[in-house]
Amino acid sequence: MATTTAAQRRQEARQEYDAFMAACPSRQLLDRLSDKWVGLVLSALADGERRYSEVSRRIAGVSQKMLTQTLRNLERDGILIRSITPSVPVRVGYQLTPLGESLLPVVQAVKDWAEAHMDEVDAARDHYDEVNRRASSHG
Amino acid sequence: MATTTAAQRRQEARQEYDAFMAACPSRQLLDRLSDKWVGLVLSALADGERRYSEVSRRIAGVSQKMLTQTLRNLERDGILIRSITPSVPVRVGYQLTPLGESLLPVVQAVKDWAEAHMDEVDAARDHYDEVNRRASSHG
DNA sequence: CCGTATCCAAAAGGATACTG
DNA sequence: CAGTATCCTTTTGGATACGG
Repeated sequence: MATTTAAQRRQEARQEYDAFMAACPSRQLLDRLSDKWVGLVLSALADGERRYSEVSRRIAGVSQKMLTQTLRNLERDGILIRSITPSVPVRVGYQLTPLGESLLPVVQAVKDWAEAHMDEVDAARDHYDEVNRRASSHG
Repeated sequence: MATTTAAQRRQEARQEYDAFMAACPSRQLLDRLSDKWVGLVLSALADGERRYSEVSRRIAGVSQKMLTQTLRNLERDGILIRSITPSVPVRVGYQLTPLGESLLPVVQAVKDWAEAHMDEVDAARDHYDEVNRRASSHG
C-alpha cells in the first residue's frame, strides 16, 4: 500500500538511526558522563571512600534525588561500589572501583582544559555578544 | 520583619550557592561540553572545514534546530569559526579554531575511554540488573 | 542552501513528605 | 543516616512552517 506518508517514512528512518546510535558504544557512555553531577561525584570520591552525607556536603548544590540517582547509575556501571554497614543508624560508603579510578584522569583532563582555557572562552563570548549586540541595533 | 519563612531562607541560601557555582569555571565549560551534540560536531570538524550541510549529513540524527544551536554556542565560545561566502545560494563553512583543536584530544580521550571500557561497563550493568531483579522477586 | 520562529512533547531536575 | 515516592517546574529537543 502507498498509504505511508512522508512523515511516516521520515519517522521510520529516524527510528532506524536511533537504534544505530543507541548501539554506538561511545555515545552511551558519553551520555552517562554528561549527567551533570557525574564529574563532581567522581572528584568527591577521588581521595577514597566517602559516606553518603560526606559526598552530599562536598557537592552541596545537589538535591538528594539527583545525588542518589547519580550514585546508583555509577554503581550500576561499575564505576563505584556501595557498601552498607548495618549499624544503627545505618552507614553507607561509596568508593571508586579500579574502573572508576581509570576514568578519573579523563574527567580531570576535561576539568584541566576548562580551567586552562576559561579566559579565552570568556573573551570569545564577550566579543561575540558585543558584535551581536551591535548587529542587532545597527539600524 | 520576621516574616521570612524557613523556605524563603533556604531559597536565598540556594541562590547564593547557585551564584557561586555559576562562577565556577570548570562547571560552565563542563555543561557546554555535555551538550549532547558537541562531541559529534567537534569530531565532524576534526579533519578541517566543513559546510553546514556536510556536518548535518555526517551527524545524521541531529535536528536542524539543535545543530544550529550547537554550532552557534561553539562559535560564541571561540571553539569554531563560521565563514559565509555570499554566493547564491549562500555557502557557510565551519572550522575549528586553535582553541577548538586543543579541545579535540580531550574529547577524543573521553571517547577512547568509553570504547576501551564499554565491555566492562556492559558486564557491570548486566550483573547489577541481575542482582537487582532477584532482589525484587526474592519473596 | 542555510537558517529563524513557534509550538508542543518528553525528560531532567528540585521541593516536599514519608520510611526503615 | 540514607534513602524512596510524589508532585511540579524548568529545560531540552523534535516537528513544522516560514524567511533571506
